Amino acid sequence: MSRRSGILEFAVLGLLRESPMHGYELRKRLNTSLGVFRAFSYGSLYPCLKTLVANGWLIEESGTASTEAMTPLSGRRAKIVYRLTAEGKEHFEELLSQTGPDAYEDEHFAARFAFFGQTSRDVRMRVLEGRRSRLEERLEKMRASLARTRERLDDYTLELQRHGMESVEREVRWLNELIESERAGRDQRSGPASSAQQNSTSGESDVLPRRRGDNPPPDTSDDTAK
Amino acid sequence: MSRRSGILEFAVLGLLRESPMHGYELRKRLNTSLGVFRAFSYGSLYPCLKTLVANGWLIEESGTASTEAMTPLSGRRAKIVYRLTAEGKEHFEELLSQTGPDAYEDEHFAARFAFFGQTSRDVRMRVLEGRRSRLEERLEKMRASLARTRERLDDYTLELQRHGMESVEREVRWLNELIESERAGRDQRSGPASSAQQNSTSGESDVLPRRRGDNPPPDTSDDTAK
DNA sequence: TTCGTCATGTAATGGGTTACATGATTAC
DNA sequence: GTAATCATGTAACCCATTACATGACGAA
Repeated sequence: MSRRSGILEFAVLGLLRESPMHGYELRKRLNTSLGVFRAFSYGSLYPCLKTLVANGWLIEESGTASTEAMTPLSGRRAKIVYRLTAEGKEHFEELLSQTGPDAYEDEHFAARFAFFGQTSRDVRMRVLEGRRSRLEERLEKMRASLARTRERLDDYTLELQRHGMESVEREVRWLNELIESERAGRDQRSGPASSAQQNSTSGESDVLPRRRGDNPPPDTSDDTAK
Repeated sequence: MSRRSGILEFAVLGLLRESPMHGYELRKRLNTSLGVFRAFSYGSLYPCLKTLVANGWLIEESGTASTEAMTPLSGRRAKIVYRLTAEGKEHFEELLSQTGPDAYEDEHFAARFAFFGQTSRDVRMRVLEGRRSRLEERLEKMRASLARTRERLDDYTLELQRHGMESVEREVRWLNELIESERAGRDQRSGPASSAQQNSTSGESDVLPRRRGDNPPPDTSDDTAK
């Protein structure tokens, strides 16, 4: 039981929607496509796959030819290919279009964003705007807290604080551009928001809640390319 | 056992170094001073305090007047004031000046940075430079991975990737300014690096690994001010 | 034949959160 | 007298990682 994470589950469904895969490959894709902000290990992936299967969202397909008797208790480790079921697809799309409060939090948002191509512009707009107002809330709290404590903090703490707020502000600007872009075009990229992109640095900022603990991608690099 | 986190332990020692505090107040300070990138709940704080006491780094002092008999098994919940011991101080300074590989990771770095005022410039320089090269490593990996996968990724995933890299680049620029600043002056702030600070946005970027899960500061706001 | 990497899994552990339980003190 | 907030703690859970165990397959 349990082994579900929300993010991981979501990303697995999203990746399998594109094409069936081994757990092994899945993990690599997870750590490149989404690896900007999040990494996963087998210790969480495999158990997660099991529960997804149990829920009927995935089915396991043997990767070995059917002629192989595959005596389950002797050696013969299976190569399992996971494929999204119709229910899984449905579930994923439901998750993707959900715009509850969670959808605007750091990692949830980033994961959703990575699969934006699979939703409608309406949903995209709602998520982007939700994220933006979430960040604005955050900013207000930070500002208030800073105002209250400013004189008691030393220079470095203050600098950290300032820098943190600035990062949030940049993300807000980034969101503004994306929103404008959505408003104007079909896909993002190309439309307006091209305004201040190249000249100095005013254009974009950070999404990425970055990875959890610390580690660099535990990845051994390489992704699918043989 | 276990209930030690590294970050939490470190921050607790650092805050108590300034002045003795209740656990309650400690948590608030934790979530304002360091709250930009990290929040903690009582469920982790109190057990952590216990182990710090067990290690001899803190001592508990009764906050109630000594006349109170304080029968330990009847009601009479203690108000415990934690004070850093000499060993605790020593330990904290040792941790602070440690420049092992961990020191350059997101949250470790941010926590260290928040207490930079308590170290020598030498240590600060080493940590800042270590952090920078850590990020440059990261960038290189991201670039390589992006080059390998670019054409297989859709626009949104790509944008996420791009945006992520940009955030890291910005932090590198920020570090550069801090390093220059250290090189030139006593404290940071004031020295050079004033170059591109106000005019557009070129100056700074993001440190903050931001908070773990998602939640806004679970804080009920307010920090010490009554 | 040995090394790397493909491939799947489990057990122990880590480091946190939430919800709960309890009660004192202050402000209205 | 009652609500908020101060104050301390524990138990149950969550979601991940690490280390381990196992083994196939290809290339040097």
